[in-house]
Amino acid sequence: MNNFDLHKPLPYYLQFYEKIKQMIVNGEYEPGQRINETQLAKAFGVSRSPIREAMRLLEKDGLLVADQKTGFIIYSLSPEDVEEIYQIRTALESLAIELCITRASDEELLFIEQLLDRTAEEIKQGAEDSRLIELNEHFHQLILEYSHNKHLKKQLDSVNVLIYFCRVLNFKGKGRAAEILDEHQQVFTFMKKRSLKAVEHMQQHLHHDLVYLQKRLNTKRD
Amino acid sequence: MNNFDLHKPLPYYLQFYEKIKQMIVNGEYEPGQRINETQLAKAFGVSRSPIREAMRLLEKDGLLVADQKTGFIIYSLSPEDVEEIYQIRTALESLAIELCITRASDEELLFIEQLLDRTAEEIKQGAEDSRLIELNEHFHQLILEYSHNKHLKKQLDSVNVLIYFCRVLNFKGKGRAAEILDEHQQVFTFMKKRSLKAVEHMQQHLHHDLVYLQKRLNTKRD
DNA sequence: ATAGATTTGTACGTATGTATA
DNA sequence: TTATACATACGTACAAATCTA
Repeated sequence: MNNFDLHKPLPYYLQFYEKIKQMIVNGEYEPGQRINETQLAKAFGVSRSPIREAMRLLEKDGLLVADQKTGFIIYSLSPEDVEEIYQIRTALESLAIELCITRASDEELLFIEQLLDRTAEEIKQGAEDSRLIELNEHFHQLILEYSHNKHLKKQLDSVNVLIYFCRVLNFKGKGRAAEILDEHQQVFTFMKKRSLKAVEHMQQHLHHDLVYLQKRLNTKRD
Repeated sequence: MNNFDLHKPLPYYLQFYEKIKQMIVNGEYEPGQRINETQLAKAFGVSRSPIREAMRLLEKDGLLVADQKTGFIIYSLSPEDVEEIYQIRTALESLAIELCITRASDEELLFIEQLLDRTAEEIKQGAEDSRLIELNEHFHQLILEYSHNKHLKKQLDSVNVLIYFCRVLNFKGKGRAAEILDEHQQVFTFMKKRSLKAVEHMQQHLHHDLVYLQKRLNTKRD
């Protein structure tokens, strides 16, 4: 007996849930576009059953929105939505960092510091946009993880799905990757001292994100 | 042509989603108990398809939890979960009330005041537990609605589902219905003045809820 | 407005994997 | 452990609703 094949493959409905989610956040569908389960099932070479179940989950995420009659359309992010979502994100990330400050072990804080160092290094070496998105994302994820509140993680993840569209904008072209790293480092300075000032700095950081996003959303519209 | 029958009935999968959700939060299943789609389908006299889709939604809500192998069990609320969830709830309700203070119209505030008056009246007349739960819930819902952030409403609703179990405990037996009304009235005093002190009072109110719940959860365990 | 073509909602059948004796 | 029963994942079929010509 060998050690391979240790876990069974995920069921189709979960695989397609992830797959379609990626397609949506990566902009492979036009926002507002209608989505067709029959067509998707054919495209993936499976029956409609697992596709339907995946679509139910995507609707819960808010990535699919019920059409007037029946069926779904792709979520379309309005400027008001961005603002609303950032208000929520700020509230939850504030909680996360507050909990993290009191609960994270010294070792966990060290992991965060190492991540920031690595990010600085990779920026210097001209890493790709997608890689920077990943590293930036990871900073927030670590804080979340070290807040040791599983439910908070779940909630924030579900908010973050909707702003992933935005996350991409934040890095496209010149982006503000260097600025973001700088802000993350500032936040961490206070985390290291376990000072609540980290919360304020995180809030400012997220506010900068929001302002930047709104600017880009407006220019895109022209 | 008449005005009746204006909306078509919901599809089964949505009807059963609501139905099963109610059954779970009302304690008709034992937490941790395994749930069987074949059995449910038979009990409701439908095929497994709509039941399956309903169950996916319930899993997203967190009311059903994936079993090790396959299938679902009913979510079981641990004391740690209660604390985690209340932390999130407090963060989101704080945001809600902060937004409400700046955005709600005078008329909207009046609606809240009327709700509190009505609640006081019904308590005096010895209303039922279920009715008091409803009125209490409605206070929080109005604040949420008048915060004018649709996404926040969605998020908080999804948190609240998990603590609805608790909500019931809050009123069973003697409960603290009168105390809750009192705290709501205090919160509202500051809302009326559009003072941020309302936020603090809401936080205290939720903390009292939490402490009370934990006490009841512990005594129940004996 | 009607007829035909899509598309969704639901029933049902089958295969595979899991529990149970 | 093996064999049986059972539950779930997925496919297929059909009916009802919706769209389109």
